[in-house]
Amino acid sequence: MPKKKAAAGSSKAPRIRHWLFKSEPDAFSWEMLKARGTRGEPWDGVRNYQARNNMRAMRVGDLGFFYHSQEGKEIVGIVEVIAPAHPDPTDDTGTWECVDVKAVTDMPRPVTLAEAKARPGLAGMALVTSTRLSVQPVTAEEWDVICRMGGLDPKRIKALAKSE
DNA sequence: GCCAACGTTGGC
DNA sequence: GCCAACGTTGGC
Repeated sequence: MPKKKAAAGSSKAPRIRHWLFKSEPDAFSWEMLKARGTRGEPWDGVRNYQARNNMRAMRVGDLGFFYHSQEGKEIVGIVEVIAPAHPDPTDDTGTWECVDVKAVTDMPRPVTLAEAKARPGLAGMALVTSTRLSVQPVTAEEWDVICRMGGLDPKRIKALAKSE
């Protein structure tokens, strides 16, 4: 049977894309982002082109995971992009950019790197395959799987982000 | 603390 | 433009 075209309408609305932001909790932790409240925080200091390009591709309203590297090695929360890519205030060469993000909600149950690695469905996830990339894309499938592992209903998160 | 992976730099 | 040397990140 020939493959059906995408359902009308579903491809029209700009689709939220998903990301993962990595941070060493010693340098900038999830608790620190939460303390910033709705003002959020610029994700500055990134000095990697791939990571920068990922941030350039972000749109306001995109959602992301907040991952603690080194200490914890687990996804601890959900963030929302609140400002599109702009010059990184900590860079005076004009090369680097950052987006602004704010905390949306805790992961009720943090999802560890070990758990992600153990899931066959997540074998291709950048978190698993591109360990050193600090700002990563996350597919819709990966997003849903991780959210459920962490005790969140993916469909509820957008409402959470809006209600703040 | 070690090491693998990867990105960047600089000599040629 | 290639590639060796070096620096950084991050898992283990």
